[in-house]
Amino acid sequence: MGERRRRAARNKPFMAPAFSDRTMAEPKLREKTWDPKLEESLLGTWAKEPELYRFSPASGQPVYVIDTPPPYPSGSWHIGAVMSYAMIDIIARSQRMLGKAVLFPFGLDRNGINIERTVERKTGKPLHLWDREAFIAECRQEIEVIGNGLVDLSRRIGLSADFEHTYFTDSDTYRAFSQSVFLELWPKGLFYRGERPTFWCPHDETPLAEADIEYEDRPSKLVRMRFPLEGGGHLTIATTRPELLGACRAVIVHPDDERFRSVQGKRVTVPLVGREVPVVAHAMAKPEFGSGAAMICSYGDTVDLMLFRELRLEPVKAIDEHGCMTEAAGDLKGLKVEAARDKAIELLKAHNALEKVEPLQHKTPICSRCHTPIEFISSDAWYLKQLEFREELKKLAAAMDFQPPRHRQLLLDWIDSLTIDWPISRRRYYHTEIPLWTCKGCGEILAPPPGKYYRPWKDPAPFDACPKCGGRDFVGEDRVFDTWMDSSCSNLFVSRYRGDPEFFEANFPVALRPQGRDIVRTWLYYTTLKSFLVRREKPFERVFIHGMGLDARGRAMHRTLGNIIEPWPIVRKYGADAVRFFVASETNPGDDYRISEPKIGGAGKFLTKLWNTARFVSSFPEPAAGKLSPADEWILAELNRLIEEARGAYGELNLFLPANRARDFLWNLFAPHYVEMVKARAYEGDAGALWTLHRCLRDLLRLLAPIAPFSTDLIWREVYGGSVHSETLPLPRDGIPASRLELTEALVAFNSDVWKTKRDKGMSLNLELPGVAIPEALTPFAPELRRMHRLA
RNA sequence: GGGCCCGUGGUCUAGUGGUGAUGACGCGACUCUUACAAAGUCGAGAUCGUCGGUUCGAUUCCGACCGGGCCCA
Repeated sequence: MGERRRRAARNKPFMAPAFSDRTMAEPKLREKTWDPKLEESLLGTWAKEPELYRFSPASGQPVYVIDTPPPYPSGSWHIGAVMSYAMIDIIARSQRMLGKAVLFPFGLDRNGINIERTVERKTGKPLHLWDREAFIAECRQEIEVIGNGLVDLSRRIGLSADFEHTYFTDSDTYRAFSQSVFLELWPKGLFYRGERPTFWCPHDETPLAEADIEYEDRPSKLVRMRFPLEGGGHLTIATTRPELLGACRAVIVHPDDERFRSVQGKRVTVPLVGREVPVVAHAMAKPEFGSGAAMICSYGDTVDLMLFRELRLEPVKAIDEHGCMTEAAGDLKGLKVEAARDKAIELLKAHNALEKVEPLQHKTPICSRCHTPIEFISSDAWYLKQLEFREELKKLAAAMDFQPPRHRQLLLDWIDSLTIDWPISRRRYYHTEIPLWTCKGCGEILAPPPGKYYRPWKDPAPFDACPKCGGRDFVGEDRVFDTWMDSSCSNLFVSRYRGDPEFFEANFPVALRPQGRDIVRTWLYYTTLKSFLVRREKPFERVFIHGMGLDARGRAMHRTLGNIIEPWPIVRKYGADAVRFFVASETNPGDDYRISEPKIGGAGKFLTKLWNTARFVSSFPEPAAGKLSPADEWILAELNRLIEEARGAYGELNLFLPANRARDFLWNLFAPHYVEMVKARAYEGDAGALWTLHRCLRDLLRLLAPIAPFSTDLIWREVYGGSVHSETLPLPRDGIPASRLELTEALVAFNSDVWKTKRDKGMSLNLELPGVAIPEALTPFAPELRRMHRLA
């Protein structure tokens, strides 16, 4: 470094201005403001220096593996997602600068319903009408384009990830890996197949897991119907699902509800259907809802499911896999659910069984992928056992270190709320295939050995004969995995499970999982489950949960709300560093943040400030050492404090603190107070002042390098040579008396006083001001203060 | 119904058991002072959600309530 420094000094020799007795060189930074366009040329420089971020641990260097969320390409990238990757990159860079060998992989999660739906929409042809092979080819073509756009943006915002080894979850390699993990677990009896009530998306025609369901308030109709009562009269029942009358097997009322005391145990006749069903007293009935009496239909909602089990009722399948009414629905047969609902109301009216229809806002369960209201239908699916492991999973959750700690609760709550095992099979195409075959002879399910990528719907069976019956004909499983089956292997994949045992054993549990709050119940949960099943271990040492990027009013960004902010224009206008500094400085770890364009602009102003401060410092040579004045010691003491706090914060994955403390240091102490105080000495070439100016700049650049990698590196290259990204974070300097910190407040107040006095007198700042006494406490700074303010 | 988070100048935000409460954006005035006018300086602007309690003293601790957000049922 010393050599580099001397060379830099030679390149830019001192230039003594003709009219001044002061020595001053021209600044090494030419531009007067930070220009985001400079970022683009720097990207070219970085591309030529791949070793900057390459993962190549020195011997004895601690390895830090990050399980980067592989983004899910779906059209244009959400700016909130862009910002969360910026946060992850800040973590990766700061850990690197803390001396770790950081494995920061990058992948794209390209499997799944999203891309299938894109193709369906573009072609107007639903998946189940396609030839499977052709559909897959179409998806692959489509995903390629979307995925590339996403990688471009990732690079543009300065991600220091390992783009040389970008992985795709739809590659043969990854799918083979995912299948291998499944096949390893297969002999343990963790999977089973069953026909049972399942959450079902009638649009995507596939079963869903609990994690795939969201709830949304939707307008609905509360229909009051008259059920003729045994022995005369009738009972009024309220429901939002009149189309399910055919599946009604009981009516419930609350045991304490006086209105229905007399009808408990009697029978009523279901209108339109004519079936007699019992009136049962049950605490699940809500007296205040509707009429207080509710019908229980097989597969209406979770309450229905529970009661069917409890009351041992015989289920009726009223809705099929396509979302159409079955035989059991009588005249409604063949209609889609919505149409059937309207028809049922008409029929009830015609049969004089309709009392009233009123509008209602109803929390409707919907498919998280396509937002279609889900149904409960009986369907055949593969399941992975999870309920029986809940206690152990909670122990693993407790063993992981969460940042922020309170977000651990999200995972614990989710584990507690599970009610069914994980349905892992989907009736879709662009997914990882379930690698199983069935023997035609005896029905035995056969699993091939792990290792290869299997496509049972098209590949020949990898068996000669059935080990059970000797049969030679097999049927390949045509279903695929829930995409979370793939995603939940990511930590195993990046830590090279099955590929590099030595590396894996050394680096599992994986050091860090960074992810959003919104996918705790899916990605984090499923990964925890998988790692438990595979290794009986926690998946991560540490989990970083970031909040969501909201719009300026605090609402989530949705296309329907029209509050989407496109990332590219923002990055082009303000630059990646401004976006990154904004996201780091905006909120504490784990909190949601509002994305505001003026504030991103404000972050850009800070970068300009940094740039100009550096520009000033860069006009002076950097001496090897110098005698420090009390003012130098003061700013170095402040710098020490900053370094200590920032290092500690980075270590805890807190980006907010370094960003804000560094800004505060630069903007409110270093530039207005220290720089102004030592300008005169600097122009005279005072070694102590020059050394301190450069020390502060170097350390500030290093502290900010993870957050603003472009501007800091550009400055570093111009002023010091080499890249700031091959530096480590600074350490506090020994021998600086911390007692100097006690002077900060008085110094700031005094300077402000003088500026105000000059202002009040209408004086230019460079005029002499007589008669000002320097406070006792600030005596050590007296010479510098006198020259700074020209106190006579 | 349960859980979690939040409520500080126009907007966003920091922070603390103790006389004058951070900063950013915005606003006003002045200043081109040789790093920076995409700047600098100064300034206006806050009953620190409401009501109780603990305390010599609370914006900071506790409780209730009101309001906002998220998750789950």
